[in-house]
Amino acid sequence: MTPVQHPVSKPSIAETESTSGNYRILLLEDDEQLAELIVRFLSERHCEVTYAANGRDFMKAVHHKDYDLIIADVVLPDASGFQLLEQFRSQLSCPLIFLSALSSVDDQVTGLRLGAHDYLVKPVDPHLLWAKIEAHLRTSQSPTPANASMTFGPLSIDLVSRQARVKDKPLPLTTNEFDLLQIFAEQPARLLSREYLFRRVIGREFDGLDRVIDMRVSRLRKKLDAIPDGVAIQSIRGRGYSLNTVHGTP
Amino acid sequence: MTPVQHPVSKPSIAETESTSGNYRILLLEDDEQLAELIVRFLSERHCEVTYAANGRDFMKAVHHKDYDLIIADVVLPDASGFQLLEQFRSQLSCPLIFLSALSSVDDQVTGLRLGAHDYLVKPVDPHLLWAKIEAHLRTSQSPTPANASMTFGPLSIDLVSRQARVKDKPLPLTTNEFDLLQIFAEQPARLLSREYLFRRVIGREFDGLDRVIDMRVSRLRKKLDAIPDGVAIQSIRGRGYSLNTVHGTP
DNA sequence: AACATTTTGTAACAGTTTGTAAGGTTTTCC
DNA sequence: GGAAAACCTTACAAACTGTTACAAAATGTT
Repeated sequence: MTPVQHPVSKPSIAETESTSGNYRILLLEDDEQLAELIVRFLSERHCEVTYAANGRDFMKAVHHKDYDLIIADVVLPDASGFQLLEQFRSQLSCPLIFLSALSSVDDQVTGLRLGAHDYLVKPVDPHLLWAKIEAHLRTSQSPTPANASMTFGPLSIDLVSRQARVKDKPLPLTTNEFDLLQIFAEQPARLLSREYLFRRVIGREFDGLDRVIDMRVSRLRKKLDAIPDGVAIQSIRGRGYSLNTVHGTP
Repeated sequence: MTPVQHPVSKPSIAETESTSGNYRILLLEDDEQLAELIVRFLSERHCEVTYAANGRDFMKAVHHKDYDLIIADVVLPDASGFQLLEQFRSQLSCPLIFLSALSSVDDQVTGLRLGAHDYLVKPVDPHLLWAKIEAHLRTSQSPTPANASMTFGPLSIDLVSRQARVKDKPLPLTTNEFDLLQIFAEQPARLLSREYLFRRVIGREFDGLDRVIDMRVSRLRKKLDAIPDGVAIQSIRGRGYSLNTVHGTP
């Protein structure tokens, strides 16, 4: 896939790789070949990978610094991954994924019950491994949603405090109005069909008769139109609505 | 694109099972036999399982109430699980696990990239499924571990002395008020439904009529509002309440 | 044990928000 | 121009929420 960069050789202790990446990952794996493969793969994805080949190095590494995620083999020369997790569980604040050739349901259940966040059976496709890693980082990194606010022209929306502003002036909205505006702001200047809005707002399929969306748009529109040079909801006959910035009077 | 008209078969809407269990799980699965199996299995483990057989029922169920976890099939009669996740991702605050016969790496990666927390390939051992469910509930349910104190903006709470402070000034609270504030502080800036609060505070299922939570919120709110630039409980009509920091008037 | 104080739940009332219905208004198409 | 379709808005009832008032329960004190 990619040319072999640097031989990882035989790292006696945890050694840090990669370009001071986005995530710090600790890899516990005694199979050197596999480890090298994983280290290279993750480094390419801008991860700072620390590699430990046995339980002793693993302990040192864990004590030495914090990680965003740990990938751990179960069968090791000097210890069991299960034991290690049991021992360090209380000290770990990041997700741990087991990566093992032990494929029985019992082993998997054991690993998960011990507190592991996932259990992958070797051999694992690198892309799947990466998707799993991203999934776990995603959930552990963002206790509060990252996209806590969004803006579109003079409109800004804070999803946390649920406050909308137009030209930095607070725009008091009811719950439903805010929800609707948020949906528009997610895909601004884009046509959103009544069917789509109905599904998002009401939560079931549009029956073709209900006027709820019309009504909500009307009410939201009234408030938006009250502020000049802000944003406005445009209706496209037979298609739906779209949120646009208002052309300043030319 | 256009809604597929599907002859409404049997369970018109989500049906609730089990003994008002510990966790509320939403199961989206069109294979009735498998679904029944899973429902029974989870019910035995004291889960309150809601079952949806198609996308339509799923949408209803998601809008109807909150869940602790969602298990979703990918291939459905009237929709794709991938589509549904894409559509509801922003509205879901709980983990979602795909459970599908589609076993290719591409499918798994797609599901995870869409935001799923896990992807299990059918057939899956029930015990493994349960271990996975527990693992995901474990990580999502305890955003705040057993810390003896917690802070959120100008608010700090000491669980040991049971004293709350706003901007370092002691805030005298009654027992119930403190308990409620603690629950809010565990998941600050996040919507907490009346159902959830009722369960946490009163300890049984919300009947839809009781106003106790309103009352307690009202009383706690009165004390919180007395301190400027502190924190405030915001109400989101039809959804619940959330604790937020107060924007000092800029 | 009896009283005072605090805390909490229920009921009732008031204000706000939302859905449905019905009638207007604009646009499209003969 | 006129009719039909699509859309907007007013009106009103129903639903939801906040708060006050008061009684019951819990707690503390003498």
